[in-house]
Amino acid sequence: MQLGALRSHNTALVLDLLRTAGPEGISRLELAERTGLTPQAISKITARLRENGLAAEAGRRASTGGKPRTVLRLVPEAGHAVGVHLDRDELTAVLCDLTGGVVARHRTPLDLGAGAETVVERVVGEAGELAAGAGRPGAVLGVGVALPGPLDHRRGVLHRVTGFPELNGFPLRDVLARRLSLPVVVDKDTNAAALGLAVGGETASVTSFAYLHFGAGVGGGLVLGGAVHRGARTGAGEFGHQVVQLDGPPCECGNRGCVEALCLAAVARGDVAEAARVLGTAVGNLVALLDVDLVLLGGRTVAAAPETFVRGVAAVLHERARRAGGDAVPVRVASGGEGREGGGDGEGGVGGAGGERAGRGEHGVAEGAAQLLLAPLFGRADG
Amino acid sequence: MQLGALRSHNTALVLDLLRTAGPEGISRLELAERTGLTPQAISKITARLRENGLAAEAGRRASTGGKPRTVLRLVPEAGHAVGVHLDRDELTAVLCDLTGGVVARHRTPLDLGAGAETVVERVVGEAGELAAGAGRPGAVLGVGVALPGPLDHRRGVLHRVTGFPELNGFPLRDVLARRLSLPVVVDKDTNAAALGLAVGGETASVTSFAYLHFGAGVGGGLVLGGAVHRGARTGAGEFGHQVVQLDGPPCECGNRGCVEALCLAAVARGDVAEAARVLGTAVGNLVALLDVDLVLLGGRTVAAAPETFVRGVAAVLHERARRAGGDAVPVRVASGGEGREGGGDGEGGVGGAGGERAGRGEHGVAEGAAQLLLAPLFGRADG
DNA sequence: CCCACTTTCGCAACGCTGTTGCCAAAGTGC
DNA sequence: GCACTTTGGCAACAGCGTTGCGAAAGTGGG
Repeated sequence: MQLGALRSHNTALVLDLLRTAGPEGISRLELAERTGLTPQAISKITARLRENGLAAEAGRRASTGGKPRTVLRLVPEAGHAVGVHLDRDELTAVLCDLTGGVVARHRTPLDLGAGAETVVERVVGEAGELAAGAGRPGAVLGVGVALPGPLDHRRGVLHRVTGFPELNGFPLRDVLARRLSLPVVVDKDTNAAALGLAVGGETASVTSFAYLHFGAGVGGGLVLGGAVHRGARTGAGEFGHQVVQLDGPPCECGNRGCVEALCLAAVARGDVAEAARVLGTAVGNLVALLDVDLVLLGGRTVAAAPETFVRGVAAVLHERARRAGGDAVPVRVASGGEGREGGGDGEGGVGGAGGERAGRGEHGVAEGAAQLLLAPLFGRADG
Repeated sequence: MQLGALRSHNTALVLDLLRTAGPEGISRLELAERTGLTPQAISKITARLRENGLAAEAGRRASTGGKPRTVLRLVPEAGHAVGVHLDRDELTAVLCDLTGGVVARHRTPLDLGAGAETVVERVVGEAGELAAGAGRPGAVLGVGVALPGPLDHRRGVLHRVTGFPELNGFPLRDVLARRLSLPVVVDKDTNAAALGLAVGGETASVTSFAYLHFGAGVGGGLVLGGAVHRGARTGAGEFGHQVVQLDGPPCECGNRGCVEALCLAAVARGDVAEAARVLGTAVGNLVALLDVDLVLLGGRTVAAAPETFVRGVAAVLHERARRAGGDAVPVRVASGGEGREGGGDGEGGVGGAGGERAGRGEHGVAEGAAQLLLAPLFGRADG
């Protein structure tokens, strides 16, 4: 590691604390305490940030007997990122500011099966339009794209978008980057959702958690040590096809007794409590294996009966924890990141409103996709 | 991060490369390439290491037309660590040098249920004796202790040593540290085994893997991103009680359908192939969830029929990978770290020989325990 | 054998990092 | 109004890796 890397590391540390502090801001001395750096170093770093327009002074605190502390805050408009969520039948694009707040949102129907060229054309159109609305062109850091199915996050190549084999092997990242002349990052939708939750306020005091999605299928995203765990081949988080019943009923994937198959079957016959119990068993396995701090549930099937799922999963975890003599890991519904919505509703709200998203149980996948570009600024690059 | 942290980071990087290179050594320029630092920086760092006696010149390579490269190597005797493995009925203690090579080994029967004070007394005796044999007293970095059952790695407090509730809550680390006047680290036995494998040659090109142990019970240790993943409460790696059969036969832990219960039952009725298949199913879940690079199997039940287990587990993984259209993760038997045994067999070989260990399927837990002290030197601290 | 050439590696000067010492600024409280 | 406390910037500093340059130690052609 070189000297310059140290500088950007510490700058990222400070930026992350500024982001976490939100609009109320944070004082220099508190930054010093939290980072372990001296107040002088913080002064230098924040002076650079203020020169670049990334930070600004925001009033002062009450005095405690001496000169009152000056409060610093992140300037949200100093940078933007576009996030695109490609779902099977829909495209959602958002423009986020530095804090992750949504400045503009657009949603349109899309047939993912219409072929790579059509999809690219649509993404280029939507992302380009949003990026153009971000003021200065240089202020857009890049475009994050989240879509279902296994893919290679590092190379940005699609592998097996579930149900759309014609997209296999398509180098989405490079094609989009060339067309948009912007940095592009692609990732699985569940990873993007998990990343969005990781930088959201909901997981503030938590360093590792699992986000489990139950919508049309069952999937998951893992955050370990503050960063999304993608594994060697970006294949981590395949939660839906965890086998919890040896030689159980066959699943579409070819295995038998997968969580997804069992849960879908239970829901189909109206037994939501049983679906929650099965899900809870798989979640219990995950918690035992990884010892995460928190479990977040999402997806529209969960959203249809949130209490049932939270209670059912928590019951399994509590029972296991009770026998093991420890405390159970908390289970919550992922709130979808609302409440941090930035201003500018009238500016670009072409498509649906935020409320509708929660109704579908899509917990800010597009916002999480934008975080693929924003998170590295705050030292949240993956391991 | 301060400036001094940068220095120790880069020093650790260099030390790790020196360790990996083994007795053949590595040249300064190669160190520069592998670390990304300039040759000058490497010269400075290695000069410090040579002053401290940690590194030494070890001949030179053939010339390629100019001055031949000087080869540097780690000086194994520059530091030692004691590793202690507390098993249910046996205590194994080793003295390891900087490279992890075993300098002395001692094994004696021990009743873990004899109470905390007795156990402490025995560990103090064995570890103290080995530490005294390491030449200069200051050359011993500390003592690592590995034992079964959940515990708090950070505080060094035992939680629920399986089968020995009288040890619950005992602050083993602090008590031992005071008695030995040495730094002490405690960890789960499976974590120690995984750490030992992580620094061994077997996983050289691999950044994340799972070690799964099938002995008297089933357990596991995870290495993600080169460091042992312990989770928030050091509870990660609980592999034995992954449920793979909903409402299956009851397990001692109180759950139903645990891997351990199913595998033990299969072995008891002589159906080792079925045990391997069940284990493979759970391993398949783990691989899907974490996308590790490698699966290593160990433990004396595996050692009794290694081919059957490797083939059985690999078959499940291959079948899943085939349907998913990817390559299967390789499965191997953990070799137990033999072959890196340092010299000095006659010096301290009071107890059993190394070969016996492999026969029991205990893959260097004591050596891994010693690595709890050694690994941080090489930048392998956990996240 | 000698000399040109290549490659390695250390010394010295440098730019940049965070740190330390000191002082001005800006409050509180008697 | 003055002593005191606390904040935060300026200047000098030690230490990091980098750059420039030259000595050391080989190879290979004449």
